[in-house]
Amino acid sequence: MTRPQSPRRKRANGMESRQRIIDAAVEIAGERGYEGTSIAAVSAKCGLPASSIYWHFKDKDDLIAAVIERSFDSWLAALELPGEETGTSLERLTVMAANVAKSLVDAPDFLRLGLMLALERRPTKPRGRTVFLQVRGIARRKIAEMLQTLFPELDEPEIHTLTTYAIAGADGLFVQREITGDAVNLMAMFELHAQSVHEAARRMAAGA
Amino acid sequence: MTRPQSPRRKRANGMESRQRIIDAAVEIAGERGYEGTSIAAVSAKCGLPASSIYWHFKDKDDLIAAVIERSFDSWLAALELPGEETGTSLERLTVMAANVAKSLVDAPDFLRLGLMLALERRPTKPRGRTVFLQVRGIARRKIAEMLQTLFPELDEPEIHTLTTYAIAGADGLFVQREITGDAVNLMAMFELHAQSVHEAARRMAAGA
Amino acid sequence: MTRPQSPRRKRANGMESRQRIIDAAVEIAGERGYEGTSIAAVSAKCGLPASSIYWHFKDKDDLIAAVIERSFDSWLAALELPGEETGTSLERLTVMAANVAKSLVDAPDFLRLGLMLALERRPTKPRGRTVFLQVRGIARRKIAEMLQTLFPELDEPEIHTLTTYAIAGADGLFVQREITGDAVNLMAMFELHAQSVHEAARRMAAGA
Amino acid sequence: MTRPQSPRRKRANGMESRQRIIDAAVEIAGERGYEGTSIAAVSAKCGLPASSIYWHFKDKDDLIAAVIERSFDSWLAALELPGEETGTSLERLTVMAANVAKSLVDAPDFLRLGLMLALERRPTKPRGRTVFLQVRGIARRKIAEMLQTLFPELDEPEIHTLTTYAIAGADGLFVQREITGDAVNLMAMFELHAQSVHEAARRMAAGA
DNA sequence: TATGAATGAGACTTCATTCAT
DNA sequence: AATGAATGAAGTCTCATTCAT
Repeated sequence: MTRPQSPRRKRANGMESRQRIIDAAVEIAGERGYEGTSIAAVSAKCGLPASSIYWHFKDKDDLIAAVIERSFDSWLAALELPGEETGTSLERLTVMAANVAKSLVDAPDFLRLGLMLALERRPTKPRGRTVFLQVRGIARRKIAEMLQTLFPELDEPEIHTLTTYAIAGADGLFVQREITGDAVNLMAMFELHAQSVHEAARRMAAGA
Repeated sequence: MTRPQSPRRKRANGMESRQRIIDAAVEIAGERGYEGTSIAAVSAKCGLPASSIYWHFKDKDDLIAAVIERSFDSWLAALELPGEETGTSLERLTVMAANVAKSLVDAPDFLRLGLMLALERRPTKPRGRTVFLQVRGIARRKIAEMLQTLFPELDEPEIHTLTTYAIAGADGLFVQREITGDAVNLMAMFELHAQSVHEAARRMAAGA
Repeated sequence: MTRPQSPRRKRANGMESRQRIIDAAVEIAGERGYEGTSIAAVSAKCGLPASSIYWHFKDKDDLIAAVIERSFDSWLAALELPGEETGTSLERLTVMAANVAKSLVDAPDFLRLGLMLALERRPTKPRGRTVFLQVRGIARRKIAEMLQTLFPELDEPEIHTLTTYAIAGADGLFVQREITGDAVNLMAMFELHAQSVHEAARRMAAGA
Repeated sequence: MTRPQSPRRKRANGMESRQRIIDAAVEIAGERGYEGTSIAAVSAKCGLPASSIYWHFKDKDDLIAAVIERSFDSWLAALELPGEETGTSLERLTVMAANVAKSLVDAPDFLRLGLMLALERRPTKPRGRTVFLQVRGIARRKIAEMLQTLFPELDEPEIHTLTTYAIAGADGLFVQREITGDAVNLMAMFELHAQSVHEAARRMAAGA
């Protein structure tokens, strides 16, 4: 009672606890989605009592938002962007696609959980959903820039369409892999998609 | 509302009640996913007490599985397949893509709820997930057949890859539209995708 | 609809249905006691819908009472009483004890369910409990008569005590066997008990 | 009632709450058995909301097991064992029987609830049943030791039989009293039983 | 003679959250 | 910085029973 500090480690290290909670929540939310992620389950997995989770996070929404942010960071870390820009536009597109494919295999939580949140239609959208859409927006702009660099002759609406199509392909291939397991050769499929995007850009540049 | 007579104890009418329950559940599950679909909410929406739902369905899992089946049927009904096969392979692909796009706009519940279920990684998979994967498998086989007809020179692995890519694009474009709302011009995007698939088939036929 | 009678047997045989219901209920009530015996479980075991059970029995209480009666009958049938009364009083007591022991092994439902009902202290006693106590009372009187015949020199209070003790031993040995399984050699224990009762009778006759 | 202050949100006091819950559960379970003991009823009796009961106990099974343990303790406390061992073996047996009889009158919950649980045959046995059988096993070993001390000439199987018989008589007499109310003179009956056990021991020691 | 369908009450349990310490 | 305890609302599901056919 009067012991100033508990001898069994756990020396009240705020940040470490916060990390442990998010770690646990990432795992569970990646498995079960928003509703399926209960505070009790997170508490059980990280070892801290539920009330401690509320010391670190305002509410469940807040926690899930943090989970999205964290898993986005993990994904960004896994996504090693090409330093130098060399080769033909097709080659550069292909390299980029390969990077994205690899990152999605290595850190799938961000996209899986994000898509789950995004597909829901409930009236009061969780904040995590907003965060997902925001960071997704950032990624989208990066891709658009890149495509603009590769295909300077395209105008803005064309770049918009091309970007949308590029992302849709990536999402769809990711979903495919999540559904069917490891069976899908993601690398080959992303390479195929890079070619499609490249052809589409050429058609746009030629025609219209 | 307009029901002329409503005796306190409604006349027993099994099949109609079953339909009303599924109707309500489709609506809610399409919005909120598996966990978000509470029996109480379904009960409130269909007017039958919760215990009556359990007369018609073994448990929540059973209900959700019925929901998947039902929304798959709706989707199939919305998907009007071309009767006559005329035109070039690209034209026929494009017509087909347009049909799929339209069906996804008209009856999006099947794919939205199915994807939500499919993305979850929980250890005990709900039966609805299995049903979704089954009917999806059927659809996949149909598409593979059709591609084989259009491109008879491709061998089986190539058809497999092409089918996977075609479906992934459809999934991805659907997701895009669900996320960003009506902003996406689904028709145009699906036409673009049809061209990509066509080009991919030609590349396959030509090269290694 | 207009078929006058369902072709698949089940020709609406009232008594047979009643028996099937009681059969099922005996099994379940013997396992789970009063509260644990649900109409749904009985329905599932006997194959008739729950509403049919209510055609044959007023309510659950009524059914359980019938169960008690039926299992009492089974027990009586298993209890083959000695036709001729020969031998010493100890021999005759021993034979009788052996009979009771055998009947309890062969038809334990009556006593097991009855004791469960009897041990409960709930304010509103189920009718089955009353039935149990009634038939038990009958059995008690039979035993008292028999002991009076064997030990004519004992007065009524002594016979009362002896009867109580004899029955208590039987109950206790039965409980023992139900708890520990087949391990208890019921025959030997009942023989031991017969000797105890015999000794007690002699002590009573001799002393006080 | 006499509690001087009762702040709306009661001061957290874990152990006291736990005791209050068990107190309430002992009372109800002693009356109604396992199935008849509803969490809602316990909640109403102890004043804590149902969800608080689940803070202290994993589930209903866990609570009932605690109830068994607690009522066993009460029974042990009521059972004042004789300090000095004096007198003949019959006298000592008789004293012991009187003690047991008194304890069963003063704290009947343990045996009543335990027997109810033990008589059930359901496939998945509640944990409380196991606990009951365990503590009963302990009591059995104590009695066996004591009988061995009183009758050193008996071998182990004989002691086993004698112990079983002694306990069966106690169980049976308890049941008798529970069923017929206070009418049974438990003291006299237990004395009679002590004599029976004593005679049985002598017979065993004397002959085969 | 029987039953498909319905129903309100209540079962056990988990939920997100709060608060005093 | 953290947590044991508490809590009302809501979760899924089963209960005994009824009634029109």
